[in-house]
Amino acid sequence: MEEIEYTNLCPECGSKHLTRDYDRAEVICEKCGLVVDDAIIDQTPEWNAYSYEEENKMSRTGSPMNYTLHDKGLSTEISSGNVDYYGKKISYKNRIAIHRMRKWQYRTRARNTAERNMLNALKKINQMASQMGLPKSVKENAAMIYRKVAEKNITRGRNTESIIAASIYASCRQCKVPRTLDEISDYTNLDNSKAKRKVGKSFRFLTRTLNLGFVPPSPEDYMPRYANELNLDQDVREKTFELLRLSQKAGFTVGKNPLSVVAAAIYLSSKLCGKRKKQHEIVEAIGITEVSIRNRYKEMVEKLNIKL
DNA sequence: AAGACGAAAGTGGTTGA
DNA sequence: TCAACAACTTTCGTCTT
Repeated sequence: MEEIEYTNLCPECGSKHLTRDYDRAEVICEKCGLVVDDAIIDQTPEWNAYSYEEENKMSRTGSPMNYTLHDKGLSTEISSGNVDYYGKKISYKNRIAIHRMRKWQYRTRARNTAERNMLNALKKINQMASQMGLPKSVKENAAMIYRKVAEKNITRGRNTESIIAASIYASCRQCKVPRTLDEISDYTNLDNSKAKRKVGKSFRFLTRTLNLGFVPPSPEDYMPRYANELNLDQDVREKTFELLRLSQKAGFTVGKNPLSVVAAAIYLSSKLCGKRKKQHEIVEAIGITEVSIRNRYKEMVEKLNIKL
């Protein structure tokens, strides 16, 4: 976690000890714990270069390159006949040389298209991750994941957008930066009703082919983020954490939405600490329904034998 | 009157034949 | 590929504080 002094003051307590938490993409007040800003925009230049050549391509001189055209209409074909421009026969020796040239022309061009696609994709990753306010490490990790997928040549026939989103989601999971599949799907251009399913499918596909071996996200991973969002006091946070640990140990949380479990734990612990949060407050922050909180809550009270 | 509760019906995803 | 299934959501009337 990188800590840089933030220039503004905390609107809650006026303290100027604000820190940027790039891991969670939040600005937090050290004194009162208020989350001043929960979507830090990365302010580094808008392009990232992932290799020396790319850095050169991206230098700020001239107009930007247009990567949408295959070869910008500038290529020359080496034709495959064995007569020259005037119709004269080409000697055997020259024919071999020309054949070799043709081969290399084909090879270099194929490499260039692949690289161009890669560049486009990396640009998009950068863009999406910045919009979501994700830290640089997550961005770079996502780019690396995407690169691995592309190298295996398995993006063909699949929607690039969903693979990009899946790479970002996988990166978030690896870096323990809690973002839900829903949130990430919202930032794609995919049709809203199907976005989550498509991204999820790509994600599963991606983990399978790269052998990323993910364990399902645990409620604890999500806890700190929502604790910040809901402005929970330290004692409530600790209680929540304890409840989550006990619940996991008791084993009744498997197969349940980790978000519901977090929500219930927060609701219960705030109640136990006498600093009650309303169900609808928690619902707003976490994005599930009151009914789900109640169900998990009821179960938690029952299974953990909690006296109210 | 706000907040919590719970029943009932509907939705989307998983599983196993 | 299809039905059964569990978890979750939506909706809405009722109870509690």
